[in-house]
Amino acid sequence: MVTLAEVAQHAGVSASTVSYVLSGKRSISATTRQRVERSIRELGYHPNAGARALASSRSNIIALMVPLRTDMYVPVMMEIAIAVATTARTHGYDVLLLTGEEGPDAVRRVAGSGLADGMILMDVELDDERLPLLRESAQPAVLIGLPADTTGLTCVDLDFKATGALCVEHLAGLGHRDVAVIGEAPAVYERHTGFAERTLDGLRSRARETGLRLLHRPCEGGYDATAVTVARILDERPDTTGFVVQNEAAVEPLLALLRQQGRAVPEDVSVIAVCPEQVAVQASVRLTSVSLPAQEMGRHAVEQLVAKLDGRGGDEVVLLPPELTVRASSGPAPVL
Amino acid sequence: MVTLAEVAQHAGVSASTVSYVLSGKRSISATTRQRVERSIRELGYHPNAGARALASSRSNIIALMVPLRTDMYVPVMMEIAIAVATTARTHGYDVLLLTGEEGPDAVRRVAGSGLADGMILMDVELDDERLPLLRESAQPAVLIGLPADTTGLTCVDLDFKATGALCVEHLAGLGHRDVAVIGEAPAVYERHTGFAERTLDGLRSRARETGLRLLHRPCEGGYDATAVTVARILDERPDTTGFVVQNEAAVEPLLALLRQQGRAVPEDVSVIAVCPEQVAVQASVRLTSVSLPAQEMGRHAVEQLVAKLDGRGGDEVVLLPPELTVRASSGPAPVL
DNA sequence: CCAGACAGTCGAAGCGCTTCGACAGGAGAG
DNA sequence: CTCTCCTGTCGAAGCGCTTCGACTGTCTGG
Repeated sequence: MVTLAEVAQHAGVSASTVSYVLSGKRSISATTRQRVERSIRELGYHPNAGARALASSRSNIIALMVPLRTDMYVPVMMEIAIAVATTARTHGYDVLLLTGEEGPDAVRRVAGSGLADGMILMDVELDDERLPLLRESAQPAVLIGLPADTTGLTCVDLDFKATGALCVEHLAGLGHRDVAVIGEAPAVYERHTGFAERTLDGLRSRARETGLRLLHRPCEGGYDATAVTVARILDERPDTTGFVVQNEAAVEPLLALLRQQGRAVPEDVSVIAVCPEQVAVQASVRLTSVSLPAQEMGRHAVEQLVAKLDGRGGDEVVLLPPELTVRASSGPAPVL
Repeated sequence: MVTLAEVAQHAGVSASTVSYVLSGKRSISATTRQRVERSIRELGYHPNAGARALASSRSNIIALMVPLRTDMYVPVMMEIAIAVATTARTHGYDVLLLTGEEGPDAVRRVAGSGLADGMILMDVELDDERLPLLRESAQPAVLIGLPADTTGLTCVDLDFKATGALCVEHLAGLGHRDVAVIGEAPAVYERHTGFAERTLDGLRSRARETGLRLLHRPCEGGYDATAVTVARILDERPDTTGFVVQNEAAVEPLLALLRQQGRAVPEDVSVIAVCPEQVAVQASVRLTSVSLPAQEMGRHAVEQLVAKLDGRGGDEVVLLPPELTVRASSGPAPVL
């Protein structure tokens, strides 16, 4: 292992000079800098992370807490995680992967040990048990998701309320009057994960404004459960001509069912999904959808956190505006 | 921040004693231990990770390199990653998430800086560019996947060759004579990711032994691509009564196409998938499948690595035996 | 009853880096 | 031409922990 001291000796300067070359915290003459940089290259020097962390009390590590339970669609989590890792690297940070298993203890452990400089929490619940700890430990953190009380917290999320409104607007604009919402699994609502409820909120309030009739049903997803849900919906509201789906596992089953019943999409029935773009594009009918901007969320979260760590920027709630992409699954309501 | 010294003072012992209580590397009397533990609790002491890493040259961190490009089915990666993180914690390690983006440089960086004690590489290609570096840096590592040359390396993977053989055996046993294989995207084969080729190898050699006719076609996945692939297959081999699918994105399209053509599963056509259990169970027909033991792979990888770090166990290639679960998509070949 | 072994504790020396204050020398101002 | 102010560099003091050797008693066996 090559050390700072060896580099210094090789370059004929003091250790502190090498350190300053590396950090740029003091001005160094061009010639000295070059000599040092050359020595670094020749010796293949890599600063020791532990020593650095100890001396500077900065680990250059960001902790990312991903939920263990994964009601949330897994590829989205992964996409966020990758975006976080990639963005973090561009700012000189590495990412520590924490699973939800440890729960709040992980927050304590990471904050206490100085393992990470800050953390990003995914899948935050409305009343998340990690939040009090976070507030009291003064650990710089960014949440992906929106808890009930955001005071003193920095959050990034899709504006799900606007998303709901956008879906209703689109369908209302096409003349639909009866719309059904196939939602996430009941457990998601019971856990108060927020995003599902916020979407519903947006759907409902805009439906009220536009006079659109809305029927919401949670759904486990998968073929059997979706079949039951759709049957109930059509039984209760036979005139339903529009579906909003917020559940990746119900998308394909729904399309299969409609096909099976001879209801053409989009001629007889329009379908809008709130899902990752990939799901919308790869479905058997290319779906009109509001996509989940996973990458953007990850990127934003890191940038907010880095800003905090640099002493810039404070607590802020960033809600990304939803974008609805019209594809082949939505069209004018059929004339009855 | 509470330090070791403060705990020592509070407990009325020396710093080294506290350290030994924590590490258990020397015997400590029960009374002293209790006094120290009490102080630790009362003061809310957490050892500083950086200082520990510096003094002991052990970071208690495992680096996990996940590929950026994700031909491999994403949920599987995530499942492995979570299993790695969870298992690592039970051994006292945290997990650093590295994306493939940095490529081989990441190996250099991590090995050089002492950031991690060892690493786990996912999605290893047959001739992976990270391997030479790994070998020369003497960085303890475990691969998930099987490169062409495994000398000096520890690997964990599903036995894909046996998997292929198992699929053929099952279909041959049911009397099928003409079987088509819908494979991964062409890019996967071109990249020589190994697992696809090894499966094919197993399929082919067992097919030869049992006199079964095998037709293999790569497939991009998605509805359109799968439709083309299936049409070609049936055109070329109209008597095909069995499908082996190794491509999550082709599973549902294939089932939809068969349904559409009036071919009943499993009465007219049998389908076996090589995919995560979840995909097999949630498909529109419950699929007979060989599942990808993601969790087990993650767990194994960590345990191998921890063993290495503890100086136990050496280089080893662990191939997990495949298990075929019969569900509703396979049955006796139709009598012509 | 004493030598040797051993359990239990302490002090001190680092681990490799950052950072603060000090200082030499040159430039600019008066 | 002197005084001040930078710029560029160095030395030394830690950061909080681990670990080695040393020391003190207490046992045990001969």
